[in-house]
Amino acid sequence: MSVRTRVAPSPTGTPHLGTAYIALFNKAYAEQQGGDFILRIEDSDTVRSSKQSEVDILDALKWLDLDWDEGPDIGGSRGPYRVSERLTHYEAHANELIQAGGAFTCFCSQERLDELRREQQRQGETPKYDGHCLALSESEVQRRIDEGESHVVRLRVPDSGDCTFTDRIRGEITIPWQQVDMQVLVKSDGFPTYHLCATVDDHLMGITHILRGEEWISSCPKHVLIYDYFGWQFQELFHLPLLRNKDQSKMSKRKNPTGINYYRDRGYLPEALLNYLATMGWSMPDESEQFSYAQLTEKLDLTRISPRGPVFDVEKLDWLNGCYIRDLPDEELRTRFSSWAGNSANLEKIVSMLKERTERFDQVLTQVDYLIGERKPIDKEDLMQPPLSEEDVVKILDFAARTLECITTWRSDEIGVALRHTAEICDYKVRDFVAPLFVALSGRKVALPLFDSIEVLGLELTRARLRSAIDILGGISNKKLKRLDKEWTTLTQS
RNA sequence: GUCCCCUUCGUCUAGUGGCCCAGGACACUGGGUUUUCAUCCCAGCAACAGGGGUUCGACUCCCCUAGGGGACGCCA
Repeated sequence: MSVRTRVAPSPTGTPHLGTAYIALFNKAYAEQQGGDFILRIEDSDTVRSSKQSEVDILDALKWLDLDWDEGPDIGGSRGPYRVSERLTHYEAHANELIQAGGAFTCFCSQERLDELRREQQRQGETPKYDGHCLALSESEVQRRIDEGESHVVRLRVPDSGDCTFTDRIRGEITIPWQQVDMQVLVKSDGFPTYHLCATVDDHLMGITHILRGEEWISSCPKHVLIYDYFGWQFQELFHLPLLRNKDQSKMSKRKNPTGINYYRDRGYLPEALLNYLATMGWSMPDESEQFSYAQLTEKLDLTRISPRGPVFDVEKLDWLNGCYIRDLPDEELRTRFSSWAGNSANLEKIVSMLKERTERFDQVLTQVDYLIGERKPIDKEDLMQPPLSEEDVVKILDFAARTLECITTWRSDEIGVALRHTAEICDYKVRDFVAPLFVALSGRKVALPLFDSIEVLGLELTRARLRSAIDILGGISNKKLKRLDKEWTTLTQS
């Protein structure tokens, strides 16, 4: 049987490095085995999914040259490749599951479930569905559905015994059924949850090997159950380790730039980034550090992947990227560099910012240094301008980051409105509020207009610079962070 | 809290019972090449979490402890 692998990102936000990491191994393995690599869009969360996000993910993966054999944009024999376009499949399978006794209809209200969860947590128990609707008769279920009562479909889970499955990287894993919740499979809006659509689609699409993040291990029993009810053949399972922050926690945007586009915009070469990702949990048999995608597919052995979560170390990525740059022939480097510099969507914006304050072209570079390159190291003195205390400045930098986090349309005017609003609710003069931001972002006290600069820099880079400014002031302790969290919540809710 | 996973230099890793008083790479330190810087070259620093077993022999196998991580949503 021909190998088929897949990556199934959900289009909720900016393309994530983790997606690239998982996609890389899936694609490399499929290619090595002469199989196919499939891209499926998991847009089952109707609230958070967006078309834009899907487009961004496809673009980001293409930039990395991680293209697919079947996918939403190019189709394929087992399509469609968006969850939202496969609803009839899930409905049919959910019904079949109910008929077979593998699932049941549940009418419990959100309030009842919240209360139940609170109570269980108070008792120190693992929050779990209590089986309230399990005993409903078929006729009652039908009656309530006919009456239009809101309902979901839940997975029926054995109440004793263990579930054992094999992860090909870790070996046999056993989880007690007691520990497994009666997961919602179909939401009240009729959309499937991940557990239903992933299992049904993986089967229907003929997926043979599942390579995904480690965070899925604990939901495997649910998937095993569904496969068993249908009598389907389970895939080979490989749970790749989670990429980590420096402090070993799961890589998160708060502590690290996690967006693929951030790395593209910083001028990393896609092949270098891919190479680096490939060294996370994997090593070439000859221990070489620099290797191409082709070499990876030749040598890849999934069972040699380390289960231990690797820290994403930008310094080593920088070194590797430097190696790739040095290896490029001059002519190609020139092409690549100018396409990086010139194709920047921001060029237009930068030019218009400069127009008013430039008399000669040779004045341009000194003004835009921090927009197109690294900013100067921050002088702590510059950051601390009267009348603000150090505590004020840290708070401003942190709250500015939080504000930007919430911006829906990344445009200077929106950014300005939001930041001014934050200044106001915190009771700072806009002038005072904005001063440390200039320094944090540009490394200088005088810079081009702030809101425009932020638009050009983008969220991730802005966040990274704000964070590094905070670090210069000694960082934020956990205790302090909690206090800021609280203050932020109070301010933004009123 | 419950369950699951993980544990070799600061970081990425090699190591599948003797080849290991543990090898490579990044970072760091020192030296050399270079008009400067970078590159490049050389050298140095630095780890088997702890405790019990099993074995003639354990980084490698088993158990316990500790630490880290993940999951516990009508998110994926």
